[in-house]
Amino acid sequence: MKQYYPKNGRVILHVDMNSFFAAVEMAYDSSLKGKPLAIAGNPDERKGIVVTCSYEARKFGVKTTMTVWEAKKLCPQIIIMRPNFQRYREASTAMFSILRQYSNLVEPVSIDEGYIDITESSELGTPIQIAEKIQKQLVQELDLPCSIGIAPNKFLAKMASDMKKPMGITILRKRDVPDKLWPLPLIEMHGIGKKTAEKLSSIGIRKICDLAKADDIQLRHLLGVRGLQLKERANGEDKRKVDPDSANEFKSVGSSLTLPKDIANQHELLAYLKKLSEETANRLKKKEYYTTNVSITIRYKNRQTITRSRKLQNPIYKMQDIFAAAKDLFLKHWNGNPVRLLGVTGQDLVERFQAVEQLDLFSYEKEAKKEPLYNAMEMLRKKFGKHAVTKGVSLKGSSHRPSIKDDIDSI
DNA sequence: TCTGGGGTCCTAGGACCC
DNA sequence: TCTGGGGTCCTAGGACCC
Repeated sequence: MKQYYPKNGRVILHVDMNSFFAAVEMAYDSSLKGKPLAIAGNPDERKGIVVTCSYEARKFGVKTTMTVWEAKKLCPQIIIMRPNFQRYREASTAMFSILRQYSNLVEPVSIDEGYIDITESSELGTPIQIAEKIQKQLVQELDLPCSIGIAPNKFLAKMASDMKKPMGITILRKRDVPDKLWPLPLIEMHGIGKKTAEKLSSIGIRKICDLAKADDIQLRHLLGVRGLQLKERANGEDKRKVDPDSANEFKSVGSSLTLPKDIANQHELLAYLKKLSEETANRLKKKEYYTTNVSITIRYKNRQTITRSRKLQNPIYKMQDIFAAAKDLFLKHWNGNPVRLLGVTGQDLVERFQAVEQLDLFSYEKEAKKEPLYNAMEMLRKKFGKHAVTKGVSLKGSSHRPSIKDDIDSI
C-alpha cells in the first residue's frame, strides 16, 4: 500500500460535482430524475441562459451558456427552473463536510468543486479506495453524483476529474502525461481559453504536447510569465498547495445586473445603481468585510463594457457610502447611451476588525491634525508600525478627503 | 430572438517619490 | 542645470473559470 504514497510526492484529489444545480433539484424532487432539466438564471427567453443542465438535456445538445430559447428549440420538452441558491449552498456545505472527513486539507474552489490533499490519509486506504468511498458517500447521503481526479498535483487532478463524467474516477500520474494529457487539444486545458488558444495556434501550438515542448522565449513573448507557467502545467508540473483558507479570503465582493431592457434614463439607472450598492453592502456585511475601493461596471447596448474605480481614503461598508461613490463614478463616466448592464463592486477589502482599527486611526488623525505632520506619523508608527501608516491610511489626503457621506442625493 | 453573474489573476501605463 | 533609474500606488482592461 505504501507505494501509493511516495515519500516526496503528494496525492491530491479533485472532486467535481456533476451538473450540480440540476442534480440538487433532482435530489430534492425525484420526479425530475431522468428528465431533461435546465437551470436558467433568467426565465425571460430572450436573455435567459442555461447555467446547468442534466445529462438527459445534454443528449439533445443543450449546453451551459446557451440561451433558453435555443435550448427549447433543441429540446421542446425541456424543464426550465430558476436557481435556488440557498438550496445549492446547503448541499455544498454538506458536500464539503463529507470531504473533510477524509483530510483536513480541503480547499473549496467553487460551490461544486474542491481539492483534497490526502497525502497523510493513507490509513483510510489507497487513493482509489478513498475516492470510491467519497463517491459512494456523496450518493448515499446526498444523492449527488461526482467525478474525481487522482494525481500528484492540483492541475493534473483537475484535468483527470474532467476525463470521465459522470461518476468517473480517473488517475493521472506523472508518467501518464504523454499518453493521456498531451494528445488533447489546447482548449481542453484548464487555464487556456479561446483567446489564448488562438494566440498559440498562430505559432503552430495546437495540442498540449506542442505547448509542453514550446520555446520559452517565444512563449514569454506571446503570453508573458503566464506562458511559462502554462508550459510547466503542460508538462504535468504544478507546485500550488491545497490551501483550506483560500476560500475565506475574499478579494472583491460585488453585484451586477443585466437590466430588463436597455435604459438611458438617468433616474432609472441611478435607482438600479442604488439597489446594486445595497446588495453589495449586504454581502460585505455578511462576510464581515469593509471595502477601500469602489468600482462600477457599465455595459452598453452594443456590449462595450467599461469599469471605473476609485480608491478611497477610508474603509466603508454602509450602503449610502458605497452608493455615493458609485453614483459619483457613474455620473462622471456614463456617456449617456442606453445601458444594458450595471455593476457595483467593492475591491481591496479589509476584514472588519482591521477596518475598525483603521477608522480609529482616522479619528486619531483628526485630533492630531493640528500637530506637525511628521509628529502624527511618528505617533501612528509607534502605535501600529510602518505598515499601518503606508498601507492602511494616507495622511496626505486626510485634510481634504472626498466628502462621500455628504454627497448623498435622494433619487 | 444571442450571449448571466459571481469571482481571480495579470499587465501596462502614468504619477509620484527618492 | 541636466541627468538616470528604481520602486510603489493607482487605474483600466483583458483573459479565464464555474
